[in-house]
Parts: sequence; structure tokens; C-alpha cells
Amino acid sequence: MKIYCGNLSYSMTDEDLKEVFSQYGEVAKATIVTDRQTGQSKGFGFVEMNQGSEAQAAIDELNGTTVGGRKINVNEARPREDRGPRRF
DNA sequence: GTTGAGCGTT
Repeated sequence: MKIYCGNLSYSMTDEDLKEVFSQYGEVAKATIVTDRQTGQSKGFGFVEMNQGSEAQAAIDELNGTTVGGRKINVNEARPREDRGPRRF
């Protein structure tokens, strides 16, 4: 189960994100997306949970809550764009 | 500050 977390505080780290979601279930992986060029957070991230029921519970409970002083947006992640092989 | 890379070219 992939979870998208938007509107995160720039001070949020991947471990912070994992801690928040761990309250509702086992977190397989938590990643804050950072700008490749600046290394700064882009203000969103992803969480992966093996148990979908816990993931849904976390989404339901955490979406719209205030974390790090900001109301976060949590929902199921969309598939990532294929950016592997160059399509030309 | 809202959907994950890296960029040689889209």
C-alpha cells in the first residue's frame, strides 16, 4: 500500500514521517521527497505499509491533521511516472 | 510550497 503525504512541513524528515504512521500500523518504508538539486524537502513524501487495512486507517486518521504546524494531506499514492529508460 | 529521477535529448 503506497500512501502519499502532501503539504508537509519542510522540517519533516523520513523518520518523522515513519513515526507518525507507525502509530497506526507497521510502516515498511517512509520517504520524504527532496529536491535533487537543493536537497530541500519538496513538502511531500510517501509511506509504504504492508497491511492495507492499517494503511487505510492511517490515511483516514492522519489526513487533514496538523503535523509540524501544517495540515497534511494524506491519501493513496498514484503510480509513479515511468522515468526509467529514455523513451526516445 | 501537493504525487518519488536524472537529464546525454523529449
